[in-house]
Order: sequence, then C-alpha cells, then structure tokens
Amino acid sequence: MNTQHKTETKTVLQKENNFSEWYSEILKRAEILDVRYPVKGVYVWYPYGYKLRNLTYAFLRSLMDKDHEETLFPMLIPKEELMKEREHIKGFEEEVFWVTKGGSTELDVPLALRPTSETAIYPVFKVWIRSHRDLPIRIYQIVNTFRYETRHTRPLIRLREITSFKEAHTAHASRAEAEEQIKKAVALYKNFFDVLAVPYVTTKRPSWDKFPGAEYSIAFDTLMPDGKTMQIATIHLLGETFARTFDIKYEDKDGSLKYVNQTCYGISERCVAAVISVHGDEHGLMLPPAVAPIQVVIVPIVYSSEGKNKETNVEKICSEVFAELKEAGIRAFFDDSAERPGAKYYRWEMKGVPLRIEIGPRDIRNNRCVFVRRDDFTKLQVPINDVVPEAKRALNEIHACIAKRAKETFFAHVSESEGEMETLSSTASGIVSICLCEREKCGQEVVARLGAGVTVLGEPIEGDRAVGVEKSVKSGEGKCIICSRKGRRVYVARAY
RNA sequence: GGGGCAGUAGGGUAGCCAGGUUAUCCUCGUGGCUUUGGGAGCCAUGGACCCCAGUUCAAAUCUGGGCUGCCCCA
Repeated sequence: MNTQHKTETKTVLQKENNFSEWYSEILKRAEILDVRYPVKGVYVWYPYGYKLRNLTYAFLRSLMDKDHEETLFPMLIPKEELMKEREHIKGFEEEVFWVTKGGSTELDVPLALRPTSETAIYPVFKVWIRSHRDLPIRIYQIVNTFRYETRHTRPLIRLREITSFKEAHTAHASRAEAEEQIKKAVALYKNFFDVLAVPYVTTKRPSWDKFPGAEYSIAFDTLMPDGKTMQIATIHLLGETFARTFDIKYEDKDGSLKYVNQTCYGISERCVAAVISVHGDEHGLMLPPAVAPIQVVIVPIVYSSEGKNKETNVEKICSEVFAELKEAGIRAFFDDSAERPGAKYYRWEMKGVPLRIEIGPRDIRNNRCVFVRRDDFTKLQVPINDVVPEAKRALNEIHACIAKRAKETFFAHVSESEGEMETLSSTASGIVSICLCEREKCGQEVVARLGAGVTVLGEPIEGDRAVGVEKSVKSGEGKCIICSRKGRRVYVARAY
C-alpha cells in the first residue's frame, strides 16, 4: 500500500529530443530505480519499480516454466573454470570482478563474480549428463551478474551489477535438436515482448559480433526514443564448443560417447528499460496492463460541504468497487489519501497506471463512475454495476492501443537503402537495411563511414517479417555496399 | 578510448570568480485548522556545504587527490 509518495515537480517532461534527461527523471519520479547508491553502475530498485520488475519476470517465468526447469547456480566461479574456454573468456576477460581475499587472507584460488554463468553451469552438466536419457536438459535461472563496465553506465541499460539476468541453458543429443531449441527460444521471446508491447527486430549477429564461444548469435533489438537501438535479448547456438572444453558427453543408444549440443539465451532488466522508454510520455510511465503493478486506481471525489453522510457514501462505494475489482483478479488501488484529486491524477499518471476510475457525488447520484484512460486520456461514463467487465475491456483496449502505437513508431524508423553510402545518413535515427558481404572488413568500413555508435545488427532471421508485422522487409542477396561482392541484407543502426 | 562540466537539506538551487556574523529561494517532511471533479491555503516547525589532505588567523568558497553523477566526441 505504501507505494505513493509525492511527486516533486510540477512541470511535465519533454521526451522528444531530450531522452537522456527524460529517462533519468522518469526513473526517479516514478520510483523505479534510486540512483543514489554510492557505487558506480549499481542501483537500488524502489518498491514500485521492483513490483514492475517482478511482474515482468513472473510472466517470463511462466513462459519458461512450460519446458524449462528453474535452478540456481553459485555466483562465485573458480578462476580455472572461468578461464577454460578460450574464445569465451577472451570476450569477458577485462570485465570480470575478482574476489581475491577472505578477510585478510589471500585466496589460493581467485573467485570470479559471474559475468554470465556458462562456466559455472557446464562443469555441473558434465556431472549431470551420462546418458541420452538425461537429454535434453533445459534449465534457467534468474540471477545477478557482474561486469566491470568501463563505458558510461546507465540505469537498467549498462550496469556493473545486472540484477535480473534470466539465462537459459540447454543441452541436446544432436545439432538438429539444438537448432530446434533456438527456434523455440525465438518464439518464446517474441511472445514475451509482444505482451510487453515492445517492438523488435530479430537478426543473426555478424560473425565478428557473436557471443564469445558461440557458433552464431541471434538478437532482439528495439528502438529507443532517441533513435538508437537497444539489444533486449540474445540467443546463442553453442554447438559442441563448450561440450568439448568442459567434456560434456553422453552415451548414445548404440553405446558410443558423443558430445552434447548446447544453446543458451538470455534477457536482462533491459526489458524493463524498454517498456519504460518505448511507452512513456511527457506525463510519465505508461505501463502495459500485463505488468502494471497497479492496473486500476480509484480516486474518490469527496466534498465536505455535502455533509458527512455523503462523504462516507463516496468512500463506501469506492471500497465496494475496489473489492469487486480485486475479486475479479485486477490489481486495483483505492487512493483515499488526503491529497486533492488533481494531485492524485498526476501521480498515478507518472506511475503509468493504465486506467483511473473517478467516483464523486455526481456519479453516485447517477449510479455511475468515470473511466479515464492513461494512453489517450479519454473519459468514459460507466454504470457502477458494469465496472468489472468494463475495466477488463478497457485494459485490453489499452494494451492493443499502446502496442499499435509502439509498432507504428518503430516501423516509421525502419527503412531500406538501395543506394550508396552517401544516402545512409538516415541511420542518425532508426534502423536501415543495406546489402553487405560477410567479411568483417566491410562491416568495419560501414561502421567507420557512418560514424559514431553505428553497428551492424545483422541479417533478419528467417520468418522475421521484421517483427511479425504487416510490412515485410526485404531480405536475400545483393551487392555488398562496400566491395560489390555477393552480400545479403542486414540492418545497421546506432546502438546502445 | 578521448574530452568537458558538476557535487550545498529527501529533490531542485543561490552563494564560490573576489575566503570572514545566523548559508538564499522553491519544493519536501512533521503538527494543526480549513479544503477536495486536473498539482489547495494559512500558521508553527524540521532538514544541507561529497570524502581526504593542503594553503590560511580563518575554507562551502583557493589547491591537489579520491569517490559519485551528467554531457559531448571516437
């Protein structure tokens, strides 16, 4: 109940052309994250923000639980294990936090704070997996991970402690099964982001930009309001690389020993950053009903001039409506604090509550109440007796509307380029499809010519239709924009 | 990776250049009375110079270092 604190500023917050400031103000005013913790790159979840996080991850968990099992592996990884897989460690080496002392005693074996958990989990897979009957294994965990980021840290986006890393790890008897798992993971993540109403493109990362140790990597990228893309999920085919390094073998039906085929895939609290950034406006957050900590807020309008009886009547009706909503499984909140209604409107708009219900003496006389939608501020008079079904209908509509709006904005910033490098300035804001060959040299050349922060996201994966949307984006072959050799369509963008 | 700017109450700030009495204003917290259909008013009251050194009779103010945050460029 203690989620309401006074918002502290009266001005609305411009989001256009002002994203950085908007973002940090919103995190503070909507009480998502407190940035005042005195360690660089680590932050405190406020109770309200943590509720948003937990609802988001509860949904992710429910998707995972269909065919994965949740586990929990240790945060400390012995140096030797961490260093085993050469390719892998090359990608992380400079970002690892080390525990080197116990009290004042130097440790014999330095311990790493997991930057990711492959090297914690796979030695255990070696123990767990004996027979083909043990396969497939599909596990996941939701944990904190640590990276000594040297670039500018940013709340929820670039962290030294990632607090909410959902990482899945699977092992299979064959490459075909592993590749099948990749497809399932893509479908699962699409489902997840669709419910968050966060648009995305899915691409196969260029070979020079894949996860260290993977055969290939697939990534989801969304678009932030400043025109930069943000990677919000990754999926990797590990093949036999780690199995060979960690000696993970199983006895097949014919008695032969074979290496397992592995995948791993992850999502971090960047998904929360995406929800905040994609949907929010100058009034604050705008949360999809599926993850809103409060889906419906009831604001009573109380006049003391109407006398004590009427006053209690407003409170009574509000309480009844509140009880009905809760009974129906809707996350409702009855704001009977002493503030005036206007102040409450602003506060709950900042916190992104999708639907507000106002109930005052005028309404009670007419046996109705007033719905106000967060997404477009439209007002609707609703008979008191219909509150529950009408609220459900409104929440569904709100989800559909913000999802549609987000997609339209997203696609307005996805374009195709047929021409030469000179025409590519539009990458200043958005995602552009160009033709590129597979050589890293040409990729680097594109990055060099387009300037700061531009990266090659990669080739849209099969069946992507760019985000499952009406508009299909060209894929297939063409001439590399740099060297004119055979190339394929890839997306490029400025990226976080 | 390179550069710039900043740190004063819970939040936002003035003061700093040119060191000197009780550190400014707004917001906020607390108690009270009146209020309530888009950020209420009055009265009372509470709360701050990032840390460590140095210069000095004297440091929020000058110097150095650290920590933290923000912005720009690669």
